[in-house]
Amino acid sequence: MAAPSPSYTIGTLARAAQVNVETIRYYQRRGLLPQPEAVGGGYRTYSETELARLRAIKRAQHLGFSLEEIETLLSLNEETDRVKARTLAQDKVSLIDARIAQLQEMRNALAELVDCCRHGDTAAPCPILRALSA
Amino acid sequence: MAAPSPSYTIGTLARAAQVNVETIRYYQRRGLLPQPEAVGGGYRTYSETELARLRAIKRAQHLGFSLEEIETLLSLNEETDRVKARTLAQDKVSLIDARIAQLQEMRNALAELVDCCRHGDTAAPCPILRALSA
DNA sequence: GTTGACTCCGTACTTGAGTACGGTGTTTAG
DNA sequence: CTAAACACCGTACTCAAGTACGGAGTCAAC
Repeated sequence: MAAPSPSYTIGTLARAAQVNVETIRYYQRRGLLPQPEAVGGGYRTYSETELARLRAIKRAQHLGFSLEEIETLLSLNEETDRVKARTLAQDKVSLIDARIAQLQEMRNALAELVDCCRHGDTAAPCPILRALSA
Repeated sequence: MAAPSPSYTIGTLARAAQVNVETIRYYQRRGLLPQPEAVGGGYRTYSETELARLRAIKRAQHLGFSLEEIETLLSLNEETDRVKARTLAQDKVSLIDARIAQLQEMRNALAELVDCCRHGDTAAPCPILRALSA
């Protein structure tokens, strides 16, 4: 058998995911994270499932997605309308592709800047501005 | 000679950059955009320089940078301490590289999802969650 | 030469994403 | 068995990034 997945209280879950307890509650209020049924004394318990989701949310956020976007992203799977899900996913793919391309330009601009500095090339026009004015 | 660059009022500048007039003022207050001297009747005039900067800000923002980050990014050029500028730029480069890598994973996850949908593969675990739990 | 569109500036409101607070009930370690 | 630490819930506060508003002055077209 697999090791029994540990069960978390909201506090241990928060620590495991490196977020604030209040953040979890906030996500639950927003419907972004499920709120398990409370058992016994009214405390709720969480599993790896919630932890994974919480971590995914944080990652996606760092990638520049809003909670609203993340919600649709994470719900793509549950989407029963396969056609709709596919369209949405495809849209996101091209959006992300564009974002990647721009980040790459920016990256190169910065790398160039690093180079300029190394060579003491003072008078060059701002490569960052240039990269961002594509 | 080059065509004389047109000069903008705050309103035309705003329209050209597709932002709100108030946003421009806000950026000026934050010191993110220069506030040209007012001439004549107290109106300020803007040039392509400001337009370019404004557009760059918007782009960088869409790439997930905060105004504060953008401020340091755009000021890297003016930075006279070459060593400091280089370090900062290098840090940003690795940060951006990481971001690109994650976006790529996400992109692939989504593409995979599109594929699953096409093949009617319903029971697979969420590839998006998987991508984001790296 | 006045009217409508626009500028300036200060202050106030809004939205997204949390954070903090306070009262009450629960669990657990000593 | 009790004190400290924690959970629950509702409400309120904060911070970033705008947006809106209102009064006063300016410009441009008719």
